Amino acid sequence: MHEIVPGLVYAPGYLSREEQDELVADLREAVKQAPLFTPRMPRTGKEFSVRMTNCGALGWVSDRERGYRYQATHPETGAPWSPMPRLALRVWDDLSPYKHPPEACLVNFYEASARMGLHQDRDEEDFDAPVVSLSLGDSCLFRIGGTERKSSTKSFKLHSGDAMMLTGPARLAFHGVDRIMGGTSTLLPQGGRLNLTLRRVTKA
DNA sequence: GAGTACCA
DNA sequence: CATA
Repeated sequence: MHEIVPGLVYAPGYLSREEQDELVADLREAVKQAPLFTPRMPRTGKEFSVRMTNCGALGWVSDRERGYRYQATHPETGAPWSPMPRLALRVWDDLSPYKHPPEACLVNFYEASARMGLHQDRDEEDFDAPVVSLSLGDSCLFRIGGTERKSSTKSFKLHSGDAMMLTGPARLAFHGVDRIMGGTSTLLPQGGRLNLTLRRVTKA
C-alpha cells in the first residue's frame, strides 16, 4: 500500500482471486437487473466508449439533454439499481477513513478499445468522502494528475484485484484510462476490464 | 464536460 | 443540466 501522488492510496493485489470471482458473480446479477448502457456527452450527444451500470441507491448517468447526474433508476428501463456488492462495502469499510457508507457503485465496462479521458469526479455533494475503485479483468494504463487540467500527470498500470482510493488532495485530481491491455486476465471469459467506483454522493 | 487530438 |  503506497502513495503515487499525495492522497492517492494504491493497494495492488488487494482482492484474492476468490474475492474477484465473487464480485464478478454479483456484477452478473447487477447487469441482469440494470443492463449496461452507453452514456452520452452532454450537449453533443457523443457516445462514451465505456458502457456502464450501477449498484447501490444512486447511480451515475449522463445523456445529451440532462448531463452528468446521479439518479436512483436506470436511464432506459427505469428499474432501480442492484444492491451494492457485499465485498464492495467491505473494501470501503476497510480502506476508507470516512465511515458513512457509499451510496453509489458505478460499474464501468471497458472493451479492449475503450478509453476514459482525463476528468474529475465532481458530481457529488460531499468531497470529504474518498473515491474507492476496484479493478477486475484486463490490466489498464491509468493516468492521474493534479486538481487543474494543466498539471503534470503520471501513469501506472492497474491489474485485476487492485484497489485504489482517491482522498485528500487527490480527491479532485484529474484521472483517466489511457489504454486497456487486452488478454491480460482470465477473470472475465469475454475479456475486457470492469472498474467499480464507490462514492458517497450526499452529505452524511 | 468522463467527448477528441496531441504531446511527452 | 452546467461551466469554460
